[in-house]
Amino acid sequence: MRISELARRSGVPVATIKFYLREGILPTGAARGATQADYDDDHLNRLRLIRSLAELAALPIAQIKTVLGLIDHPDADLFTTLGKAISALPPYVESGGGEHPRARAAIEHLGWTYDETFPATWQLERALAAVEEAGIPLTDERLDAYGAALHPMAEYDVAGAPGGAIDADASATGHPVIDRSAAERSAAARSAAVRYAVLGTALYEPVVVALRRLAHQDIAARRLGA
Amino acid sequence: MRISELARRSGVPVATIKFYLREGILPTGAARGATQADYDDDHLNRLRLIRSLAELAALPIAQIKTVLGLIDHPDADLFTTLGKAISALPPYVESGGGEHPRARAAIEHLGWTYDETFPATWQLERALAAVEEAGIPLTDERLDAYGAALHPMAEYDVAGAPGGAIDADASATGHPVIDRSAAERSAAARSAAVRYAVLGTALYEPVVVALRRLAHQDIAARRLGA
DNA sequence: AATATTGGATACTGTAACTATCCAATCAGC
DNA sequence: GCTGATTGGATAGTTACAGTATCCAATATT
Repeated sequence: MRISELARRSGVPVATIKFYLREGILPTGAARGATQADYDDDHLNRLRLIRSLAELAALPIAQIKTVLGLIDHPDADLFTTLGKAISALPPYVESGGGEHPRARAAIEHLGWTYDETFPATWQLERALAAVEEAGIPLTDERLDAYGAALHPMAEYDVAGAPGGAIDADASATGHPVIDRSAAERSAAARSAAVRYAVLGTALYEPVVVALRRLAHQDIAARRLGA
Repeated sequence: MRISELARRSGVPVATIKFYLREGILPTGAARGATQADYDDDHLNRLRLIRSLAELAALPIAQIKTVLGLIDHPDADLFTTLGKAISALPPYVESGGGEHPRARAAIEHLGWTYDETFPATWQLERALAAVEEAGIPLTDERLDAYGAALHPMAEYDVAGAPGGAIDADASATGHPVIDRSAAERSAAARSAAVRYAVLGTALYEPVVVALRRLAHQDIAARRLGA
């Protein structure tokens, strides 16, 4: 299809599509001549994905570029790739010098793996500092409730990954390999695993947040009487 | 304290504080003369809260104004107030005409209260459309896993509200009153309840999101071997 | 009295994400 | 083949947001 049809089918203005092409987040169509390029369904899907990441996940263009780049050209190590992807997701916080006392206490209280190089650790530290300053600090009791709810949820996410994505190419990382056959997975399959992990993180968070808000509403509605 | 001290103690530039005063999200200090105003710890806390909402919850100034306005002058009906607060939180989506098939199916599958006037319903619809388009639709099985995890979490949140916030002023809304004494709660106590509910929603979401990311990391780390 | 600071008003800056215009080279229909 | 519409590509302009910076007359402070 031509660019005008791509625009019509996606609902995105031609000028905006050109902008995305310029920014390098949408691949150019197959050139059919000096003034014609051919776009296909892949372009349409990519365009829709860009809009979802921009509007729903609220990612700036630069971070969309990073995320799509990871999907298109994943690192050998999926663990590292996921780390990079999470760095590209809001909220954007810097490490802050290496000390994350609140996050460390919380994670160790839950018995989870504490790793101060992981962006989510910094994000947790910052989030905990904020609720503390607002006068509603996270109690151990509430932390237990959250941990008990979220860990099984996360396990479900990982279990549902295509072909046990987490094990992909473990051999290349020095980590023990759980599933030997994973090391022989094709680049396409690895890309699918990265895609699942990265988009699952970026796009499922709005789902989780919306469900949590609706759970609050449900409880409030029940309390007020049906 | 004077404005320069407020700036020093909060780490926010004087010019920015003046900007917040202009925008009406930070109350002016008590005037001590034509060129002097007195700021206290309330101003300092408010300033820190503004920064948390802006940087962590990524709220635009206009929405911060809305949220703070709800805390300062809550509606009689806390249920309505919470709805307005959630409208001010990202992601910003419009109703879209009244049809929310994906959200409706999901909520009814969970047996929760479906209310198409609630912003979180529109947000869920949009989020579900996005994951669907990205090729990783929400299965009923995953929905069950999420619902089973999130509902108890939300119950914990509501139970922890100061004085059973949800029941506050139920008498004024026409809804049945669960706790009769709640109707006599003072304006200050009601404001505290709204504050807990609104900030709990806005500021705890980053905590939940960070914990979910860390749970994924924990699981990945365990799978790859300690 | 001299110097610094303040509140208040106004103007300016920088960034991000588009949006619009222009142009020469086609392409599509007649 | 001719003509008007469309395209890719480049460049420039717009809008919104969130601050920053400057000015000024009126105090505070020393």
